[in-house]
Amino acid sequence: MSHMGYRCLMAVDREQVLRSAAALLTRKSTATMDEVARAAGISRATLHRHFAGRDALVRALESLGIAECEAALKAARTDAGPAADAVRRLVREIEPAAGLLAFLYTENQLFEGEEQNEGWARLDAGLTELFRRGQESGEFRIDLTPTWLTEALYGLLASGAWAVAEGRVARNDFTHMIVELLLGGALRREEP
Amino acid sequence: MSHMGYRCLMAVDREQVLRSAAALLTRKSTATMDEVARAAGISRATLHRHFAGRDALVRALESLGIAECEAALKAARTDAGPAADAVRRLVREIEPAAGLLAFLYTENQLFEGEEQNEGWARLDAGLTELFRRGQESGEFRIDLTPTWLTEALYGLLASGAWAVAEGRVARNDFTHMIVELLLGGALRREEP
DNA sequence: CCCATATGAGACATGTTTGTCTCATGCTGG
DNA sequence: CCAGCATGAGACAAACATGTCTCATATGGG
Repeated sequence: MSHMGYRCLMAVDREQVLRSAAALLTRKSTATMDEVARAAGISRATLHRHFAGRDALVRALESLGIAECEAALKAARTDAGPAADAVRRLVREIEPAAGLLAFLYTENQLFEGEEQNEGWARLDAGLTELFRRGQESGEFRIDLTPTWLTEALYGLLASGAWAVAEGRVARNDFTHMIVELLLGGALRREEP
Repeated sequence: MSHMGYRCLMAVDREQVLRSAAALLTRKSTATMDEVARAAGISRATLHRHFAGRDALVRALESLGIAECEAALKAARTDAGPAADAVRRLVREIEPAAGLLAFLYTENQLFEGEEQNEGWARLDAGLTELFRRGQESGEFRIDLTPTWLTEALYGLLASGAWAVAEGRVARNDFTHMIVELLLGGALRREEP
């Protein structure tokens, strides 16, 4: 049974390693492979047995982040009900992945010419569609393009994740701060 | 006149080198000293004669970014008139430095334990004060803390700079997109 | 014209990270 | 109990960025 033996013998889960790597790289994006390994409680050798190299690790994290975002997108049922409520659900669902997303968001600035993971395009499309739908239904203003709203949501998620990490914003306020700013803005509503 | 001779002989301005370094590092934050030098049209040796090392270069860029932001803060006269208008003026003034700010914003995630440039604290204080003033005057809502609004402004400036750099947002729309989202949010205003 | 000086090119040593390898160990299933 | 396999520890070379050095060159001022 050598073909499936590793399933039982592997002390550390690949998924678990990925999680701790995400947690570490979110805080320190330049962490060494050795640091990543130690953070996962394994040796550098074992880390290399799971991921061919740093590049492969980052790619795996990218896939993980995309998968979590797509899961959040699906769980939020962004095609149902008022777009504003959909945005609220989406941010709430995506919150656990915000740190990882922040890491990937800055890491992507790196991938200049290289091929991007197609998942980002799918995500962008999903988010853009949500904002476009909100515009068509008359909920969202039309002078802010869906593309910009998508980009701004990424930026706010990253800002929020960092602000929480540094203690400048309470973790419990994360969703509220982001959603309220994104949807309502800083200006006080007229209350006639 | 050896004490001032370099002023005339220096072919490249330290300021000019800093500018091109900012432009390059904004696009590729991991650029090599050699790449920075070539981008500035000088050799690595000369670059080292201007800045003792990479660290010194980043610190110089940090000082430049802070100086530009403080100049923008001052030019925008954020203590005068309606806070909303002050924010508009501020973003307009700060726009040219947005790319550099985006670079420094992510670079700062790196400076974990090390001492931060005190300029950031001054900037934060200035921005926070602006938002606080807006809350006191009744213009801004009070459920979004000035600290978070400040953080969100940084994030939106970075997002905007990247979106413009990648062609997802027109450069001319930069200020409008950021200000309108930050102040008004995505929701359409009631127009009774 | 001549000298000073900034510059460019490149060599060199260094430290760091990475990728690969070997070997001993410990645990698990049969 | 034993064989197999994943793991940890560490050695090792290679790649890379960096910092420092020397030397030749050209350019501008006196």
